[in-house]
Amino acid sequence: MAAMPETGAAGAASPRERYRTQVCAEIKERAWGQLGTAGASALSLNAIAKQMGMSGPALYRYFDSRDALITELIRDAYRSLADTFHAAVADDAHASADGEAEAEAGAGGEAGADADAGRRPDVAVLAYALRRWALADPQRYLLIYGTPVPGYHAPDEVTAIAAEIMTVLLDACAALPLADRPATPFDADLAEHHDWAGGHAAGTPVLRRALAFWTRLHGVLSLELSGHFTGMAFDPGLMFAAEVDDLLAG
Amino acid sequence: MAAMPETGAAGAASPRERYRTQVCAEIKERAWGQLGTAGASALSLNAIAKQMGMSGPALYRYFDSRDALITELIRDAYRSLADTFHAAVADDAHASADGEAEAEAGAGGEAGADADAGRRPDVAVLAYALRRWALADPQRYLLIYGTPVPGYHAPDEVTAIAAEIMTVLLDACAALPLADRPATPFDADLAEHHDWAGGHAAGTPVLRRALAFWTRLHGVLSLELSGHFTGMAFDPGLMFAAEVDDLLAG
DNA sequence: GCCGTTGCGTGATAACCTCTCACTGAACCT
DNA sequence: AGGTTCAGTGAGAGGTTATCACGCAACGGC
Repeated sequence: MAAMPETGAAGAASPRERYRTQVCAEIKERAWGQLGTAGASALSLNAIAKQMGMSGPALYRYFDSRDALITELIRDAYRSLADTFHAAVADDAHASADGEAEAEAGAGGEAGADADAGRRPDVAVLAYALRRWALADPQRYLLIYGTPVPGYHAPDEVTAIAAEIMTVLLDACAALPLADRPATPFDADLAEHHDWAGGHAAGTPVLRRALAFWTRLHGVLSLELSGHFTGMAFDPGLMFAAEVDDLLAG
Repeated sequence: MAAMPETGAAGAASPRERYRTQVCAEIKERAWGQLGTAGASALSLNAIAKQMGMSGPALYRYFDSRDALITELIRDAYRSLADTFHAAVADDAHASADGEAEAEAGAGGEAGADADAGRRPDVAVLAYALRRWALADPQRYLLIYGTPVPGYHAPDEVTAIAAEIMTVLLDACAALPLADRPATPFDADLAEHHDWAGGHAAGTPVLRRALAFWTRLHGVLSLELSGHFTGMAFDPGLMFAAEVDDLLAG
């Protein structure tokens, strides 16, 4: 039950399948609504069904369980972030090519290999894209980077998207001019355990930089989104920007 | 209902009050147990009551509601962290005084004002104390720094303890030799909005440093505790140490 | 020592929630 | 046209928070 019929993407689907996917989408849409206003723990299948004018158990035709729905929301959130990252670097490369009248037909490929030092680096583009994405829907960010249920293990499909996101970040970090900083014990440890970087041909400085980007930006964003800065009147956006600049310089 | 009878600390209490506080403590203890294994959203008053051999509604003699219990757990967690911070800097000052045979009777006061450059700075002591405290009970850390319920507003008592923690951190940062870094727009913004620092006589560099400590260490700790580093085989402790060193140098 | 007050614990109850089951009815395909 | 598939319903089990009225034991003043 509740398994999507194997229709490729949005091809020629039977009206029944189109109906099903539409109902699925509406359920998820209302779920996002509840998530944004009441948090993940307060997501109620019954309330969604009532909103849609259906009875409670009807939703179990579309999702195996409440956890299955949440898992799919998590997957969609990861997918959305990955797409945002891809689009950010692609748009950046395109805008840069436009600005310097340097038309390049191939849409794929090595966007970070050029050594144009005057342009804003991809990591900065990614950083601000991340912040925009997070502020657009705080609960969506917190759904994937917030407190997990202790026993929860993300399915492989989700970890694959997470790895994809990390790859984009690694590419962007690899395009940065590497500042030689003293090797720390952490660098040594990182040199031994870099298998997780999916065969990415990045040195440990690049790995370390990508991890620093991740943790530092998450630190600022997470505290901001969780409301821990309320009461302190400073602008979190400026703090984020300062952290990005520091990351680029260091 | 469910208001503690006004007995000062642990003074001469009537047997009834002693019983009450003991039951309260047992409830919270079992609540922490559930919290550690199932997360905050799965905390069940009914299950706690059953564990204690009582009926469900009996717990409402001690806590107004489930949210009231969680709020008190949050308060206790903040209190525990604040005490840990106080103890960390006190122990550090004491150990240092011991090591150099520099006995000082006064236990309070200005522990960070000495210009002993060779000693490990208080901020580093605080950082590692924080990590030890977080790893000892990850859910306790995530309870106060993790995903909040969207509408939740912490009571004044809790924000007061949070401010107390921030004061300890500010004191430790003020004791650091200040590295003059270029003033960013964030520094300017911080200079205008520093009221939150509770009348702390700290310049904006100190404020910025304290905030950087907070956000960066939280970034590493939060992702580690949430399990986002599983699959990557590096040692999060070394990463934390590298971040601390970077903070001290930068 | 007795008695009134206070407070703890219980069972019943209401209103939610997730989730299962048997069943109806309509749409779809052959 | 007829059989199959699937959406949706109502009933129901078992869980939760939370309120209520009630019994009962302990405590304190007289």
